Amino acid sequence: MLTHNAIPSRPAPASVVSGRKVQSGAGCGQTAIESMGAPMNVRRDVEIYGENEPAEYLYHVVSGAVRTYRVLSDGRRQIGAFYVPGDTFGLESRQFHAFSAEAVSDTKVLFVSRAALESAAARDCEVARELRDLTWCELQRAQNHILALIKTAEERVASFLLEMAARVSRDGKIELPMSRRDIADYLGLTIETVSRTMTHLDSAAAIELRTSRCIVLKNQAMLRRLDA
Amino acid sequence: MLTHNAIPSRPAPASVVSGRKVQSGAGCGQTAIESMGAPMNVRRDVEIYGENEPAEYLYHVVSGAVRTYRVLSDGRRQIGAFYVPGDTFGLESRQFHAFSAEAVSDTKVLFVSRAALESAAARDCEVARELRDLTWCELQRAQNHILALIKTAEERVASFLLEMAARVSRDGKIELPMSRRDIADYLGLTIETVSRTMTHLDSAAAIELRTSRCIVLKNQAMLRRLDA
DNA sequence: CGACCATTTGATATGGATCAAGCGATGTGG
DNA sequence: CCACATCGCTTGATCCATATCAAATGGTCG
Repeated sequence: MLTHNAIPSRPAPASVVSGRKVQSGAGCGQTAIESMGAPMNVRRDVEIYGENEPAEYLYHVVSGAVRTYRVLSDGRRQIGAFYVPGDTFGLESRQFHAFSAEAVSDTKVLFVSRAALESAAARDCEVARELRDLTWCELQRAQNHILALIKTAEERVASFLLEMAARVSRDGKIELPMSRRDIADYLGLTIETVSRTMTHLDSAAAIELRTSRCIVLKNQAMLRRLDA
Repeated sequence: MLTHNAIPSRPAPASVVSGRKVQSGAGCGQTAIESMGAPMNVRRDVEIYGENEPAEYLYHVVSGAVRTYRVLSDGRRQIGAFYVPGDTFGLESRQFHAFSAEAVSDTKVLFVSRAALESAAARDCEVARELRDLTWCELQRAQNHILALIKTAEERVASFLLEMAARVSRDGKIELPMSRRDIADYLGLTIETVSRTMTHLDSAAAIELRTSRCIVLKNQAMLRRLDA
């Protein structure tokens, strides 16, 4: 299994980025996928799979970040989720991908054939449990996303920051891998509103905007209050 | 298994409604659940289970309708889904219910212990597949809901009507079991906006509002165009 | 018939979108 | 190494879709 054939007939095939040390994120002990996975490097903005393609593989993020998304007929884009090191994705659908997936930044993923995982699951019920749990996790994520989308702009941004803090922060400092556009498309807002809200949270001393991509949570209690 | 103990310490316990003939909806052959299920009647607005309660049972709607929902700290309610005859619910979470469930109208459900189903699934992989498929179905529903929530009011209402038409209509005539408030809380709108949008779709001849709860789809193509 | 509740309709307010500059970091060619 | 183009982000001004507030209508049930 030398080359990865889950990305056929795509404009820009995923190519190798400069080798980098694996920084495993907050792991959940996803042994089966991690142990069976073959590594692949994907450059920023390169597609990993497309909507409606057969869902042949499962992916585990080693470094970088991935977004999944759908595009409405008129071009509006809805980002379904971001996946960071330690996360597994490609499970958003049973047979055919319901979303497209792209690397947010240069990313290293492990990929495993779902068929292989299924057959492993048939023998080893620990693997089966792992797969089930990943699906539940995905469902829970989607349910929380729904809840986020009925909130005000400030609440959405606060939720987002708290979520990212829980997933990618080192002692309260968040290094966002994604652009304002990505955040906006995830939260169902415009980049202007995201930007303004961030600025506002900064002046309210809830956060500190070191740079546009580096945010320090200053008052998590205030954010949680905003989160509703 | 005579009485149902999944509804402990609840204000109004589910009580028996007048016996009515089972009208099975568009079935999906959920044999295991249907065959193992015990019937229960639940009156309008009575809770079936509450958020954070242990998810002990799975439910199959025989007649009537059910809504699942979460309430934000300030009282805003988000309806996660409606379940109509033929649908199975109670699968929105692994251990503890992420949503509360209530009968929208007087409803008859079959309920099955999840533990019993799990052990049946261990013996019979057809049952296992059934459970997995229900979870996928739930995930897909949530994903589509996310997409709906970034659309305009008109698009949301159009999607909703098309969805309901597919699930509960008899030749284009929809008998809505739920109130405008329920629809509004499902779509992330106000009742006024839902009402106005319906009126507007009626004057545009896309639908006919026989009564507030009875809607006939007149121009499905137009609705689909609006749906984006 | 009258009270009640759901729905519709009307008038007004507002949060976030849109349109339009600025600004700062990053990278590129001279 | 610097001037300049580019791109992502911020900020400002205005607009609009939907919320909010308020009232009228209509269907249901005692």
